[in-house]
Amino acid sequence: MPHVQASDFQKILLNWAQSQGRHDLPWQIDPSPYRVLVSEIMLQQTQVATVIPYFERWMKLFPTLKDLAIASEDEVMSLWQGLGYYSRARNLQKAARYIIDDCGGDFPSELEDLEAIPGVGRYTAGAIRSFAYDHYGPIVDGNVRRLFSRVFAIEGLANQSAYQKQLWFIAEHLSPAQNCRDFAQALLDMGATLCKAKSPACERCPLQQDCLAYQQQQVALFPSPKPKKVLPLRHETYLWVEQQQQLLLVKRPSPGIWAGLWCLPQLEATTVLEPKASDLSFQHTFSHYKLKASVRHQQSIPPSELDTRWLNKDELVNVGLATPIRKLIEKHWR
DNA sequence: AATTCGGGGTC
DNA sequence: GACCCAGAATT
Repeated sequence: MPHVQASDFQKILLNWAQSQGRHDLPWQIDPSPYRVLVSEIMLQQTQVATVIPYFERWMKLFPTLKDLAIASEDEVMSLWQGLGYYSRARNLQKAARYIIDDCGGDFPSELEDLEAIPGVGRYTAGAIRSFAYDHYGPIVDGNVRRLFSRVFAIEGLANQSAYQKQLWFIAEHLSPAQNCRDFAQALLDMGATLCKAKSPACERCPLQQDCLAYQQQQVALFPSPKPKKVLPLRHETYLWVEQQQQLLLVKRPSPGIWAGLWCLPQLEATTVLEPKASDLSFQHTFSHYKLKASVRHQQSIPPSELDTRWLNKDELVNVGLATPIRKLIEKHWR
């Protein structure tokens, strides 16, 4: 059990957030279930400053759940281009169609029903409950994990279930039945602006006297640093096939990296080519491997099961392109 | 329980 | 470079 009374914890956070919290984020204006859903999906593993322009563009093109449901996949993916974790975009459109087709257009409001939405897990379900409905909705994300692990001196790695279980137990215990929206926002704001991963601002923290890690002068030891591993290196070969001002692109299959995005055709991994002076190349680092790629000029490609399209330069803006591929094209086309 | 999904911000 | 970010789905 936490060593701080839930009511005291709530008062401290709500009081702090009133004067020090964030109140002008785009998704805090008219926090409808749809707007909260979109923002929360975009914010998964993605920083607030990165999301803001994507969120604004998205709401302009897809103002309602229905607009999203009837959009084309290319429209959706092109708006998500550059944001990463592209299954989020495909799941978000699935979510819109699911709510319209299977929920009769009524946006779910119970935690269990929210978690049944494609792309919505335990955190996002709690966030939608809190932010859209202002109902009880515990949340544990990276901010909350850091805050709780310090205040309550909980050791563990993010991917360990026993550790997660403790964090969720505390979240459920501390989350109020009133002021749910403000409390959830306060948790995130505390984690994002005070209880930061690096150089936390303990001197300004209203929980300083209650924080076990601070009392033990071990704030820097929480949460436990995850063991670093060397990213494996992969070599891939892509093909540059150009005819009459048009470039041949293929749609990346799902599952897999860049699924749903358009990309240069990729050579089979088993095929090995001798390097040529005319080859282009690029490097790219993903979260779990490092890519060294070469790009070979060719006249044609062998038949493929994948969707293929010839695009001229003007049409490139209308589709989702893998970011390093887009950069390569912009750099080398003409 | 461990992996697979991205890409940019930041130091 | 290394680390981090309003995690979820899959294996």
